Parts: sequence; structure tokens; C-alpha cells
Amino acid sequence: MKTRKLSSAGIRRLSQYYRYLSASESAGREFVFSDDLAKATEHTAAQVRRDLTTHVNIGVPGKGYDVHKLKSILKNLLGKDKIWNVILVGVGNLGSALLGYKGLQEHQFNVVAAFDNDLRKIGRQIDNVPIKDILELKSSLRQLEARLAIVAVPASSAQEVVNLLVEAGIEAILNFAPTKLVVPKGIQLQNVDLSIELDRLCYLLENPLHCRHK
Amino acid sequence: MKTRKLSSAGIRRLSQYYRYLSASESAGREFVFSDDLAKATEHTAAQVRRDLTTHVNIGVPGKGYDVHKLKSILKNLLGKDKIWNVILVGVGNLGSALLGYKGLQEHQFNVVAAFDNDLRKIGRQIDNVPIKDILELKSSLRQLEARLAIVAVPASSAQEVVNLLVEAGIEAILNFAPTKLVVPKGIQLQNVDLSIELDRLCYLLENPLHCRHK
DNA sequence: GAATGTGAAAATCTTCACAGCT
DNA sequence: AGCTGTGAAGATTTTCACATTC
Repeated sequence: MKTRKLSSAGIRRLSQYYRYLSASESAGREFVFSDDLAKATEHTAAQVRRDLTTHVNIGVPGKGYDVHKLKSILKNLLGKDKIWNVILVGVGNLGSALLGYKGLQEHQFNVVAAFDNDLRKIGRQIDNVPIKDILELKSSLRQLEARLAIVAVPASSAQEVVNLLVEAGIEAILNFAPTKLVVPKGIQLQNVDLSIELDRLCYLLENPLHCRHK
Repeated sequence: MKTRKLSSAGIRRLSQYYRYLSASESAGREFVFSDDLAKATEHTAAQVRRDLTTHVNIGVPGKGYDVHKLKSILKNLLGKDKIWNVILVGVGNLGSALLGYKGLQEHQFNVVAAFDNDLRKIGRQIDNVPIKDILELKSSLRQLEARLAIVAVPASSAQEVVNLLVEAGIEAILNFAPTKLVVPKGIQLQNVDLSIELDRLCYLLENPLHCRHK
């Protein structure tokens, strides 16, 4: 067991395992096999074991993995053992949906404030989250104690917003705007690009020649 | 130039190139270098050339790639040269946001109808899209001429909805519910899992030791 | 007996580096 | 001169297969 830097796909798999473990735990199961995890996440048993042994050796030959133990290890590994305060910038369609999205809470993200530049929105609340003036960003970030920002503004103003965020001292950004953003070294940037997913689906519709499994 | 089956990451890159080409076209550029594409998408020039030559050889040494030509080839390759009729199931927070999302139109997706089981929503319209009773799905799908469905219902009812869709004759599903879905062979399924993105960001916050570039 | 952990092989993906074209 | 296209090398990811452990 040697802790390695995880690839993006590796993190995704761990996240999928984690979800299955949560479900198994709720169902009252105490042990799962690598094969169960594989079937549930559409990977192979060998892949699952390889992924897990990279971080931890708690498998019991003939018996499998202790659900509770493994879950808590992955939880820790994925940083899900803390609550992160987060601000949201851009309260349009997508931003509003995100404010109402329960998954954020479930993933230990606590939205402490939203920011927009639309005077009709500023001062109101959505799902108990106050909407503030983007101009107040810099002055209020510190006391909000948020290290992470979700950007849900149009592509055309995304870079501008990101610059403001960086200047205000944010450390990580989850970007939903379909555009390339430039951030200084040291700032974590993660893009969620629906456009690319749509393109991918388009491609699959055009080229449905993939076999799902062998 | 031999057409190869594209990996998921490969499709993503082509999609990114496509976007840059669109921007370049709007800006009036006629040629781009592999190096331009690389910088814009954060890959390497060699990677770009490798990706492109897999599908087409239109690069001119010393001059680069014809923006218009390359764009239209990628457009075709990605299936973006057609308009797809699509239905949306689940008009909650996320579903409503998607109905208002202009990216769908821009990506040649035409939402022809939405379905829900909430009587308060059925019969209304959002952004000119009529909301219908999910019970009418099977009887109305054919005349809607949609091969693709977007699923934006809670995880707990997603499989049920997918079964209905498959029974009604849908061919492809874009799933936003954070759960594993089972579909018959031949049905294309693409998951957009925000949970996994959030987990990934969490991990990056915890382990900020990655260097962005070499 | 049954499933794990893991070297080693296989497959896949990325980069190098340079011949060849314009 | 400058950039493409591409064999070959290098790196990484995935799978195989089996000795090991419970």
C-alpha cells in the first residue's frame, strides 16, 4: 500500500465505490466483494482491487471488505469528512437550481451566500441563502469563511468573475461556465462542462457501435 | 488517416477543439496551428495533431489548419450537423433550469416536450415547452419524434422512469440522477454526475499538491 | 474453498523527434 | 523556415493469473 497521486478517472471510481458503500451500509450489509463493487460501478474486479490496494489493505480473503471501514477510509480520502463553506456567484437559471440542489448539502457543501449583479435579485433570498451584491464580494468573503466558489455566470463574464474571486482570496473554483478560465497557480479549478457532455452524447448517437461490455 | 473508435477523453478533446474553432471563426481567423489549439485547450501540440490525424488530414505544413474546413469536419464527426428532438423528464429544480438553458439549443437539441407526474405542473409551459403527464409518455412519444430523453428526476425514481422511456421506444438517455441505471443493450446512456464532480473538487481541496503544468 | 493482493503482461494513451511538405 | 504527420519510445492504465491468506 503506497499512497499515489490519483488520476481524474481514479477519483471518479473511488467516488462511485463510495456511493455503493453508502447504499450497502444503508441496506445493512457488513461486507462487500471486489466483484460487487465492480458490478455496481461497471468496472472490473481487478480494477477495484488495484484501486483499493493503492490506498489501503483491509480486504479479507474469502470474506471481502468491511463496508463501514472502507467507507470511512474513502470518505477521508475524498475529503468528505469535513464541511466546506461555499459561495455561489451568478443566480440565473443554473445558479438557482444549484441553490435548490440537495446534493450540495449531502456532499458537505454549505452555501453561505450567493452573489449577483442584478439589482432585482440582490437582497432577496433563495432557499435561505442571501443574495448579495457582487461588489461586496471582496469585503465580505473573509467573514463568510468560504474557500470555495461555484461560478454559474454566463461564459462572457466568467473570467471577470474569477478574477474578482481570486483577488478576494478564494482558493478553489467549481466552474459551470462553458469557457476556458485562467487562474493563478495554486488556485484549484474544476470545470463542469455540460456542453461537452452534450457533444459526447451526440457522438454516441451518431456512432452507436460501441459494445457496452465484452 | 484511419477512423478509430474514440475514447471518452478523445471525444472531450474534439469537443474542446470544436469550441475553439468556433471562436476563431467568429474572430475571422482562417488558419490555426496545432499549437494554438493546444494552448486553448490545455493539451499538447502533439496530442492535437495525433487526435486530428486519426480522423482527417487537412493540415498544411507551415500554414496550419483551415478553420472552416476543420470545424465542419468536427461538426460532422460529433454529430452536431443535425438537430435532435429531445424530451425532458422531471421538471424540478434541475429540470426547469435545463429548460431555460440556452446551451441545449446551441447544441442542436430541441426540447419538444417535458414530462412530470406533478398535477400542479402538468398542462403548464416553461420556456414554450409544454409539460405533459408522464402517463402520456408512451402514447405521445412517437409523434414527438424524439429519440433522446434527458432524465432529471430524483435518484429514487430514475430507474422507473428509464424503464418507461425504454418501453416507449427511446434510443438514448442523458441522465442527471446520481444513481446507476440499467438499460437494455443498444440504448445509449450518458451520465452527468454532479456528485462525482463535487467529490473530485473535494479531493483537490484536500490534496492540492498537483502541479497544473510541467 | 473462496476471495484478496500483486508481480508481470497487455493494452492504451501521450510524448518525442524528425522526415517531409509548402 | 516553419509546421504537419507519424513511426518509435515512453508513460500510464488495465487486465491476467496465481500465490497467499483467512
